[in-house]
Amino acid sequence: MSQPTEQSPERSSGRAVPTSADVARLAGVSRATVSYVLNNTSAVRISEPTRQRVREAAEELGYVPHAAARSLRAGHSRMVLIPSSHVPVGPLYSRFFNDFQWALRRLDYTVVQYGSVGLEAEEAARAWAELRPVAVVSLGEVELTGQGVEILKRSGARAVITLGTQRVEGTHALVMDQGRVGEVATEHLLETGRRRIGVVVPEEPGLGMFSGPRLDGARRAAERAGATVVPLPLRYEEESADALAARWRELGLDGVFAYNDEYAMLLMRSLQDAGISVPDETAVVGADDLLLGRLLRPRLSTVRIDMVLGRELAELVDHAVRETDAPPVSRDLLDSRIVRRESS
Amino acid sequence: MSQPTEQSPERSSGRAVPTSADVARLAGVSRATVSYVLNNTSAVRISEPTRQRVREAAEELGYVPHAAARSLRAGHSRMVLIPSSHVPVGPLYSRFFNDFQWALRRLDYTVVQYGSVGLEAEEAARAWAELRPVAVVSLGEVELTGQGVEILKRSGARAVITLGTQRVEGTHALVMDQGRVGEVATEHLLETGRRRIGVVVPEEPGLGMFSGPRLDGARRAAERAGATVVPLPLRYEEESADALAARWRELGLDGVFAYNDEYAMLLMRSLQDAGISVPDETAVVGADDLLLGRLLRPRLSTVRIDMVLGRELAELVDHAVRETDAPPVSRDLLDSRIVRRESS
DNA sequence: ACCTGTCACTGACACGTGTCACCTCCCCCG
DNA sequence: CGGGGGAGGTGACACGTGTCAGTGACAGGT
Repeated sequence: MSQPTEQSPERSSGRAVPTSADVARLAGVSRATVSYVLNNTSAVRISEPTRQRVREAAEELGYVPHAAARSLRAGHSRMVLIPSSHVPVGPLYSRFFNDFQWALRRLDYTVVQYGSVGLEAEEAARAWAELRPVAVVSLGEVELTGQGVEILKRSGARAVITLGTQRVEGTHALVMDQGRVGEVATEHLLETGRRRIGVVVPEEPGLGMFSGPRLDGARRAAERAGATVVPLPLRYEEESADALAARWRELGLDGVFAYNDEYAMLLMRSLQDAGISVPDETAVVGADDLLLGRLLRPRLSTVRIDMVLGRELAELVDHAVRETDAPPVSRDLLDSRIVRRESS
Repeated sequence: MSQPTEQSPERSSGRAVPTSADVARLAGVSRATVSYVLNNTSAVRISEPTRQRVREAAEELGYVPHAAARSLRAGHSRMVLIPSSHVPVGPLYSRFFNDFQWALRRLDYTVVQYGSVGLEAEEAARAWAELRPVAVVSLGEVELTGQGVEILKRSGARAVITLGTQRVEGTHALVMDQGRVGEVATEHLLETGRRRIGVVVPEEPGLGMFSGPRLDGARRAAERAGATVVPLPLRYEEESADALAARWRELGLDGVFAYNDEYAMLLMRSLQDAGISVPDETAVVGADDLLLGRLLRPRLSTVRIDMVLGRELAELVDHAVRETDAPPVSRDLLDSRIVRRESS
């Protein structure tokens, strides 16, 4: 019984996908020559007329090299794998990410974002390892265990870089010290004489990675000064903010750090509608320094977060790939400082 | 002169990257058997004890299959390539994108976002083709020419789907009819009796893809009613908005569609600061229905944009891959409708 | 006439995997 | 005793590429 052959690519476009052998045939040379010409191999001398013929043949056939075959032969790739995010991140992060990607490309790496939604940590690591990337830059959304790192390194990854809130064994850890954000905001509130400080904690899933450390940072700062911190769960909805504002007076807070500018704006509106005066009765501080925060009255005070340059991080990746022996670096990515406006 | 061997992966982790041959050796079986066991090939019968031995050997070595070798052998991959964005997109789009990715993964596709920043259209298409994806879903940020599509199809791509503002020959075109957004907003303004309508056009590069069609849509709607449209270039900065507001009265506009809610909020603040009453003197309409727009006073009217479900699009991709012969679909992605609040 | 070089190119192998055709037991039936 | 057949497994090839060693032709020197 002859198995029906799987529908070949030939069928869709009239002819099969051209390989370097096809190019060689058309140009009347060997496949090796084709490879030398198309890769501009400097160690081998090929006459100009032949080069021309090969290039024309490749052009005519629409030849495109097969990346998989290439990296199989080479034994390594120049792919940098970045497990992609499922958290809706802000413009700050988005800009950083584009810079980073662009810089890596300049260094001749191929950047691949790979979605592994809904996989367990080790399972995800295995999926990434299948692609045999030369480096993995994890943004901390999928927690990477020591076990996972081991799998990746065994599969040939020269560098594993975690860009999260905590360091993982065996990786270059680039810590985003979210705690500092909460600390800076709280210190500012303390300086203006506030003593009972609320900290908004978003209820949305997936944000815990950021909000937890920010709360901890606020706690640290408050503890040093003998002040009090009260966590305030909040959903990003008007009803939730109104409900919180309704019981505001019984909480007895004179200051609040609202996770970021968006939550801060939401809460501030509800406070004002409930007759709470900002900043006289309660000071409000956000984070991220969004333009929109400057449009409110009072203008929103915020924590401005300066992220490390994408180019800098790209160079670190490159360095880590080339010098596998070098000890894992571990440095801080963020620089946070208060921007005082009118809401505090 | 012996060429120094390139630093092997063996060096970094103590031993080389294990292959299925290593697993076979350790389990005392042939490589074919390993392949059958690890892929759960149903057509071949392998005894349970052997299966166990193979699995244990694989586990012990930390074996991970080599995706490149696999797809080289198979002649095709299940990779869906999505050229990644460099435009800072909003939460609306971000959510859609995650849904889409998740749905594709459910259908057993591997989603890869591939950054090709700064490449020309055809050059980019060639770079994508190297990966031999089974489908390409272009989000329209890199314009895909007919030439580019040809390259991709010749390289084996079964489906090319463009998700942009205009259709491209040979692709399944999913048009995001941004024009409708401008049309809906303008129609609303006309209904409330406005006759001279400003349309904010962001000066930021990369947004032209959206803003152009929106302006055109506004023009269409105005023309039908014999009303006037005035384009208003604006940078997303307070100074730019203040400058625009300063010469507002000489423009003589009684309504403005501000591209999206963020620009609308920015402009509305400047108008109010300049003593222009909203909506009495000038009505303002945004787009995207951001929560923050509801916090302003007056509350911002907006165009709510409902995007097609990610799952739906994933199914279209799957269908297009399986039935290459089917004619290219071309359908509309967006559904726009006005949400009237207090600013109009 | 013979060796030595250089130029321009080619033949053949390896990378890691999936799969098809074949092979060897061993059991069972006639 | 012969042979049919299934269970369990193996050998070998192909996928497309990069690269090393080698090959023939030709020129130039002795």
